[in-house]
Amino acid sequence: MPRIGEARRSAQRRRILDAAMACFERSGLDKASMHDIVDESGMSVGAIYRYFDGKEAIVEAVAAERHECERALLASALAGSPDDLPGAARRFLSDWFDRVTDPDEARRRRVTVYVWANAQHDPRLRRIVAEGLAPLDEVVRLLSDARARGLLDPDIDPEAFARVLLALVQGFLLQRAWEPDLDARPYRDAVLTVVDRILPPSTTVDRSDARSPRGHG
Amino acid sequence: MPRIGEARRSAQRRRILDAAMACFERSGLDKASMHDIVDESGMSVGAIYRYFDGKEAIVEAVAAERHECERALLASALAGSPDDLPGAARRFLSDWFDRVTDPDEARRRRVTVYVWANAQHDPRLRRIVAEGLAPLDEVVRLLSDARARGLLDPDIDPEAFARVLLALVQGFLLQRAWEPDLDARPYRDAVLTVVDRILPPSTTVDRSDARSPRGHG
Amino acid sequence: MPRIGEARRSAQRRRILDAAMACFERSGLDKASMHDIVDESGMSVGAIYRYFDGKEAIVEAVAAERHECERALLASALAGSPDDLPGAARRFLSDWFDRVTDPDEARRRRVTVYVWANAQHDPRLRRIVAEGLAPLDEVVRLLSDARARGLLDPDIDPEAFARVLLALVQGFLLQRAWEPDLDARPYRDAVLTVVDRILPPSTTVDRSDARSPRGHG
Amino acid sequence: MPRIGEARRSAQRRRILDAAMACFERSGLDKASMHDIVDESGMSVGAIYRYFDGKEAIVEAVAAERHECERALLASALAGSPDDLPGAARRFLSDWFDRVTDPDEARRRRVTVYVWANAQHDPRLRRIVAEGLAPLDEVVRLLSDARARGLLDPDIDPEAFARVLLALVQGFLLQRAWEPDLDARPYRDAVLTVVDRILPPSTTVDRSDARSPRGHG
DNA sequence: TATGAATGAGCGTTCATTCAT
DNA sequence: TATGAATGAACGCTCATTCAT
Repeated sequence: MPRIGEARRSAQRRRILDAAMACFERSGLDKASMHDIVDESGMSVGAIYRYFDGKEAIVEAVAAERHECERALLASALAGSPDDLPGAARRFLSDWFDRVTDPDEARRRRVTVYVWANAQHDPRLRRIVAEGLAPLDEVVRLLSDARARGLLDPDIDPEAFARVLLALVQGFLLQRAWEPDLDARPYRDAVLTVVDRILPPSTTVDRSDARSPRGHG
Repeated sequence: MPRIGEARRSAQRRRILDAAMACFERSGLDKASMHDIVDESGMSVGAIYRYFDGKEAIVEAVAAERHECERALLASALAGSPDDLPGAARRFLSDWFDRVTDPDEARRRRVTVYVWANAQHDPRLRRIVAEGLAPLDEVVRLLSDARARGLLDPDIDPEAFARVLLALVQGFLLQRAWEPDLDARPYRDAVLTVVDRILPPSTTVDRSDARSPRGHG
Repeated sequence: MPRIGEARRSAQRRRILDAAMACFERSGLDKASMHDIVDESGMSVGAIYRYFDGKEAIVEAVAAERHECERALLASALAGSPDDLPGAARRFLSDWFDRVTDPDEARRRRVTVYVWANAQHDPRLRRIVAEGLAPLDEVVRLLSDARARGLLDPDIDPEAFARVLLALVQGFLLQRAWEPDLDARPYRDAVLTVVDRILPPSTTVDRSDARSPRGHG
Repeated sequence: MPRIGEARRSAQRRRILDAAMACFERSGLDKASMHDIVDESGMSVGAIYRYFDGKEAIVEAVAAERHECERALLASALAGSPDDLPGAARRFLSDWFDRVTDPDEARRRRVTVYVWANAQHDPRLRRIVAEGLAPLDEVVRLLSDARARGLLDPDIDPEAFARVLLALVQGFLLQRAWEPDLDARPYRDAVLTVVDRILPPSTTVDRSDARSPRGHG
């Protein structure tokens, strides 16, 4: 007997996490109370504690799930074409903006902002955020490779540029958090333009293109 | 009638706001308690309520002060040379990174992240954040002017690019919030490179520069 | 109609009571939870409620069992030699200390102390404790007989002295509850000395005996 | 300014401890809730926490106070006449039974029994109980001295006899806890008889005295 | 003005018990 | 019979706020 209800267990956790997401989105991680989650989920207080050790555990599960999703998106985009970095970057960003524009997904991203804030003082959340950022290392590696192969301006620091890309993504979520109706398309196009200017489309590698980045710093 | 009282009033508010900043930075807006602020300020509970209506009012005052500072920094940078947009941008960013690298300022910026998060559900904070973002309109205007004068690639949407710049700044604060030892310089250089590629140094407007922006969007 | 069920029923109750004893000993009657008992017994919550009406019923069963054991010990000691009271007393006390020194029994006695405490406010436990004290009446009767027969100092109040004997036994359990490594032997010898001085060894009433209470145990 | 209200602080703590005593006496340490104490004291929840860190702290304070009282009683009795051990013992026991017979004091002693029980699993209470037992060492010392001076039967182990005396006192409190109307006098007389038989009245040290414990009480 | 004792609603959590399976 | 998920009242405690001094 596989403990009748492995599926049920999973469904109940889902119910709780969905309710928690809704409450967190509405009030923030700290102002949402367990009672709010109880009401939202339609379950009883005790039932919640059968599936999670407490509020902290729910927050962590929500945070982990958020970042797991992000990570998966990035990983799958990278998986595609290891050789064509600019193409992969464009594809990832396009996919990401599409995904993130979905209304449900947009609501979920608001919770991410609360997680970002609390990760500042909560070591467990910080760890979860750090793990969510891990795929960035892969981006750094790819950029380093590209630079080594002469496909990227040697003035560009791979790690710093990876952080720039991350910032472009984070900043969008932040800005849209305050303006839910923000149109993603112009922003996405601007980001793609930036990427093009730094990572010129790979096929047309003519020399003249590498020159301009004059002395900054 | 307040006679010498006005100066004192102001000094007391300062003391409270400084204490509140320290507490918020340590624990976040929600987890810091009024009593924490009382202890940190060395004042009494009652005294604090004489200067602020309550915790919300303190949070708002802290938030407003944070964004006022940001706004001032941007305004002064823009004031310098309205004609030389790329130069102004470079100067603003250089100043901003210098300023933000100061350890005290860095600690203060952590509070900004909490404000960003809570602005999602707190309309008063949202308004304060929105006001802090107001100078962006000026940036948009300058970019539009530059584009009208042919100094900026017509493919670049001024508002979107302003948001991109904002994202680069926000993302840095976020990333450093989780990694206080993050070295600002490579990131700043990468940002300056991005700016250079989009807003080519104004004086040397040679034709070759206009080429690369290949069909995105 | 229960067929083989009766034996099983009894075995299941045993399992529960043993688990409860272990939990009570560890945490006290109030701090041990039903779930602790469930875990300790390896049974399910529902199963336990099939055999006992609830936690109170388990506490009462444990208490009753504790006192039943005490009562049996005293009864058997008294059964031996109704005429030789001092001898019976010495034998009972020796047996009792031997028994109570057994590590398992010592652990069980700790639960008795919790029962003593809760008997103060729980009428059911009070009744159980009172019943456990019933054999004392028999002791009182024997002492009264002895006094009537001139074998006991007329100044000695039989009931009070029975209570003194009880106190000597209770006090030992109490003191050892806080110092599990307390050596029972010196205490037992002191108690036997006290008994000797009050109930001088009956048959050989020669003078020499009254002074040196040698070799008991 | 000595923090206006050192006296008030003390009075408030008293109020809380008295209320707690009443609740503990009625329901036991575990079954009495903070809310019960709040109601009994007529104070508010928050007020209680201004004076005590929590329920545990109140239990400890009550326990410490109980044992401090016990200790003081024993200490003062011992202080009297260091040379006349039997006299001191008689006097202490008489005083103690008088004191303990007072209805208020009797009610308070019921709480002691709860403390004894919980000291089995609560290290803090165990420590408090152990400290309450410290004066016993003084008794052991006095008995050893007496034995060394030939005033005590060499067969009597001082420590064991001290424990016997303690047991007589503990047993009385226990028995009366279940039978509040128990008459202390016969018990006290029986105890004094036991003491007389072990510690013969010192001054008239004629041999005959050691044998026939005449006329006590 | 300034103090800090007091308030009490509300928090996160536990746990004895029930009952559908 | 036996299971263990579910219940929800009650627990110990926190904290923004008030107000007598």
